[in-house]
Amino acid sequence: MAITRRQKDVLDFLTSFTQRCGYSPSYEEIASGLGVNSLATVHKHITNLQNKGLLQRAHNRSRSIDVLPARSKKGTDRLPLLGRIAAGRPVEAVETAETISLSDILGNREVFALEVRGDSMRDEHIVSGDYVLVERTRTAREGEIVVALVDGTDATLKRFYREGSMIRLQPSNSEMAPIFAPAAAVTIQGKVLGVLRKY
Amino acid sequence: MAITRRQKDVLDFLTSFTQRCGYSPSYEEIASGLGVNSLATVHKHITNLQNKGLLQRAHNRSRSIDVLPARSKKGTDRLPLLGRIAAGRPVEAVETAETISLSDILGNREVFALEVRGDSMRDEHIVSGDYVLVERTRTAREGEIVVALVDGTDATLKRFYREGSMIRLQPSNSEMAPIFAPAAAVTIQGKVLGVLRKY
DNA sequence: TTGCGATTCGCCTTTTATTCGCTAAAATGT
DNA sequence: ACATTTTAGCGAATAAAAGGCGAATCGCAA
Repeated sequence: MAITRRQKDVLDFLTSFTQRCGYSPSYEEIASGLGVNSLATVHKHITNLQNKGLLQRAHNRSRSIDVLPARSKKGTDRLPLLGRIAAGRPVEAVETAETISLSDILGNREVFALEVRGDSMRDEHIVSGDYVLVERTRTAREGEIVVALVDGTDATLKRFYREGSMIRLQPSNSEMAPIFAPAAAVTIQGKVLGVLRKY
Repeated sequence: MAITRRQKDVLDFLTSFTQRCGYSPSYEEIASGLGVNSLATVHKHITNLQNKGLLQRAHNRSRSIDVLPARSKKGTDRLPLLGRIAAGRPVEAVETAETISLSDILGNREVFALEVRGDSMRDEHIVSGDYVLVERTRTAREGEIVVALVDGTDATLKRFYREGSMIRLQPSNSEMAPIFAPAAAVTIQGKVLGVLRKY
């Protein structure tokens, strides 16, 4: 997990101290154990290790460090969900174990991606260049965003509505008109599970 | 995607060093381990191996090389990119070998996710409920979308502009005013690499 | 309320990664 | 056989992260 030499020293010290004593060391004890003279240095190490998810600690509590069992392989695809933005709080130190990954969106379904061209879903905040993540399915529920084929020729991204024997494919762009077609002429190729954008 | 003799040397060295020490070698250590005299050479090797997907590393981070277990290939996180939508062609059978995954966006950087609240980036089509994928960094370039802390209290998502000694943090919402602050009062916590949305 | 450990701050030094320009050999395509 | 691309290498300059310091401050628990 990208650990430096010194960080390993710290981690090793913590592990063996805790092993030996049954409780975790104070910062002062860590400092002398490592041969450093400043508690600030120790604190920085501990904070870094915590950010890497290798240990846990309670804020401002004595001897509250807890070395976590060496995490097995974390995939590149799983990343920590640190909190919410624009909530008015610094981002770091929000110790949550939460993570997010593509598989949270995909489940185990058969999914493919499409790069979006055009602005037909602009009001849904899906814009040109985005990737839509699409589950391959032949049916859709009212109001879902689908990839639909009309008359076997045009694949488009629209919201799906059933109106009697007709299908309405509704763009999310006030400047564009909905498509009406008989149910027989519309093939659903999949429904949108998510959106991915890359800057 | 073949591997060259020299590249295998590098990979083997990395594996055994990491095995031996519990942390990955610095470029200097790699250089002497391989008997080359230039860090640039090492850097190029590492970059090439990374491009081949045989290892990963974080940008500008010490000892962050991580040799990947030879191709486990789960498949959940990598999905086929079938083509473009709204281009007027049925989706299926396009069979480009292209794929997309989170790691295409993330590279191998240190990344975390934040759930977005509020509409300050609405005109960029980042809306409440979306997840922004953020690289932890302290600097930003002109015009990038950043997570910034103003006066150490408020974390917000804005576009970053430098104006003399001042920083302008520009929301993408015509109803909201930009924030001007002296450079010293603004801390960049990261910059946005991508967006993920889940329906 | 007081004391001790934890936290934060500003500043410095060392370590490490990245980039640039250049050369040359090997592999590859036409 | 030739042109082109990829691999391998060099040294130097730069930039960023990691490691470090002492002092001041904060917060919990006794």
